[in-house]
Amino acid sequence: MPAVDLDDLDHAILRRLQEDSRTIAETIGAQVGLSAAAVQRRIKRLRSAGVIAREVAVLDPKAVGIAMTFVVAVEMEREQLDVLDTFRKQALGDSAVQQCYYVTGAADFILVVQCRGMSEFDAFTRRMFFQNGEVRHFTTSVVMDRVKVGLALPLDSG
Amino acid sequence: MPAVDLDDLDHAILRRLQEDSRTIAETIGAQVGLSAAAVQRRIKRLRSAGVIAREVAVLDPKAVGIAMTFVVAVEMEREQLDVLDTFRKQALGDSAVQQCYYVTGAADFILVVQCRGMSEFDAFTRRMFFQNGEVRHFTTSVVMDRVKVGLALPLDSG
DNA sequence: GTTGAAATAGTGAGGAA
DNA sequence: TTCCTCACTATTTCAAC
Repeated sequence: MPAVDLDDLDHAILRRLQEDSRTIAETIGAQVGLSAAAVQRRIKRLRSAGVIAREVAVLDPKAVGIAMTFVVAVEMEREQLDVLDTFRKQALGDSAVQQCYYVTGAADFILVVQCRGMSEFDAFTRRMFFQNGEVRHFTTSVVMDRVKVGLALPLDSG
Repeated sequence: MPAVDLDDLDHAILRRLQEDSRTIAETIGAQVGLSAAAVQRRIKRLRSAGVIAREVAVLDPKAVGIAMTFVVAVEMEREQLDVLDTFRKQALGDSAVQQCYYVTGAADFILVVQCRGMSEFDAFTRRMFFQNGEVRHFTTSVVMDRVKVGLALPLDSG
C-alpha cells in the first residue's frame, strides 16, 4: 500500500519510533507538541495503514555469541526464474542469512550473513553455495566493523 | 558485555521478540511454559544486560516514499586510519545510509542506501563519493527485490 | 537463586464535552 | 483537543519452591 500521506507530525513520531518503539505517547507528544491521545491515535493509524510494518527487538550480536558478520555477493550460473526462486527460498529459510537482496550488476544476490565463527560460516557456504549447482561464484567480505546497522528509513525531503 | 548466559527459555523469548516486540508477556509465557510475570522479569533482565539492545519500529519503505535501495561497495584511495574514520563519520551522519560495514576484501566499505529515486541517489553519490577525494572507486548494485530484510540473529546452536 | 499469585502502578483506548 | 474512565499490561511484593 504505497502513497499514505504523512505530515510533519507523523514524520516526527515515526522518527522517534524508529529509534525506540517503546517511547510512550506522552513523551512523544511533549516533543512534537501534541497530546498523548493524539499521538496514540496517529500511531494506531500508522500501524493499521502498514506504515509501521512491524516492531521488533534488536539484539546485541556479541551477547548472543554471534561473533562474525559477512557480506557475500553471489553470482548464479543462469538467470532463470526457477533458479533464482529456488535460491530466494533457500535464503529465506536459512537462519544465518540476516538479509538477502536480489540486485542488478555483477552479482545476482547480496547476502548479509551472521555466524558464531568461521567454522559455522564454512558450513553455511557448503550448504548454500557448493551444494547448489546453480551458484557460479561468490565473493565473501568479512565485516571488521559494523559502522552503522539499522533499518531506519530517512523521512526528510532531501 | 559479551558472554551473557542464556538458557533455552531466554532463547525462546528472544526469538519471539525478534519477530514482534509487542507480544505481551502472557502470550509468550503460554508458548514457552512460563507465567507472565516470569517472562516479564526475564525480558527486563535481557534489556538491562544489553542482550536486547533496542526495540524499534520497522517502516514499510513504499509507504514513506522510499522506492529504491542500493548496495554500494566503496574502495578508498588510501587505507589510512584518519581517511577511514572520516568516511565512517560521514556515513553515520548521512540519513540515506541505512547500513555501513567496514570490510576486508576488494572493497573497504559496503553501504546499504535508501533513496526516494534515482535523482536522490545521484545527489548522494555526489556528496558521499565525488566530493570526497579519498574515494577511489565505488560500484553500485540496484536492489530489485528485498528478498529478506531484518536484523534478527540466529539463536540456535547450528 | 527462580517461580507463581496477587496487588499496585503505569500505559493505552474510547467517549464526551 | 483535553479530560475522564475503563481495560489491559507491566511491575512489584511476597510466599513458596
